[in-house]
Amino acid sequence: MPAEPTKSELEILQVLWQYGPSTVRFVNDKLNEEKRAVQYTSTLKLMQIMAEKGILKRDESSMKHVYSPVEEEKKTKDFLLKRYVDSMYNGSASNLVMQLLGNQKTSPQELQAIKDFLKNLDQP
Amino acid sequence: MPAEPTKSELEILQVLWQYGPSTVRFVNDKLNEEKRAVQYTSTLKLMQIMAEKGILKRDESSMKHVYSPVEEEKKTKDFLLKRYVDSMYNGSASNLVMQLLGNQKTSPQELQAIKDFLKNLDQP
DNA sequence: TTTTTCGTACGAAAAATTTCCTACCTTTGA
DNA sequence: TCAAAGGTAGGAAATTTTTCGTACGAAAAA
Repeated sequence: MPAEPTKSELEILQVLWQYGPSTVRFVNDKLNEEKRAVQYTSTLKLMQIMAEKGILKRDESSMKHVYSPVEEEKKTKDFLLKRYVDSMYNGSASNLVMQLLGNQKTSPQELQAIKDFLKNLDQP
Repeated sequence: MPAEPTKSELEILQVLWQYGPSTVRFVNDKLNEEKRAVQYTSTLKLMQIMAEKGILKRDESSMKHVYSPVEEEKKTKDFLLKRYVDSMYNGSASNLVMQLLGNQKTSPQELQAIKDFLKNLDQP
């Protein structure tokens, strides 16, 4: 099992999840556009480290290495979410949901989507 | 607004949330019981730092200082959960819920609790 | 061909976080 | 009374995470 990602590593994973396998240059550009200013070699180094750790794999056949996550998005997110629920809500999914929806801030569309989803859970 | 807690700081907050205002000794014992081995002075130092940062306040009237969170549990958890949803699920609560319940691992009781909660949202 | 641009590798520095050593004070109990 | 136990403070060390400078090779452009 690969090591758990740090904060910065998670940002990189998110770019790869959203756009698919990418070069360092591409990821770095997206980070700078969407998140924050960061030097090219910083991103490079981080992605190299992630590859060493087994979080990313890379295709070196071309000069521009192409990186992609080793684990699929769903699996990693499952893992992280489980840890989050365990540590913050004693492992209770319903506690998290109540906190999440307890604020007025959830839109009716979101709520409806959740209800529909629950119905489908019963009659698949 | 207080700074956002680090991982270790979160562990300490969780003890304080669960047991209420506590001394360093008490928190340290709980950490060792429930989480991991950690030296007394490490916990002390961390809680001192958290007090400096404004995450904790402390009552120094007795020799054994008593620490408690500055913000209430709900507010902090709301804040952290929002950040989690924003960064991991593009701000979509329903996406998170689907991921959360998409696994078979949620018990029927949990599911029922969530459904009941949703009903009450409509007719309060 | 020569220069400029763009890529990786590597190491070190910087920053953030965590841990613990030492000093010293107060309280407790022998 | 005085040693032992338990408390805080503070600084420094250790670790983890993040950032970047430099070197150097390949590709592209002039």
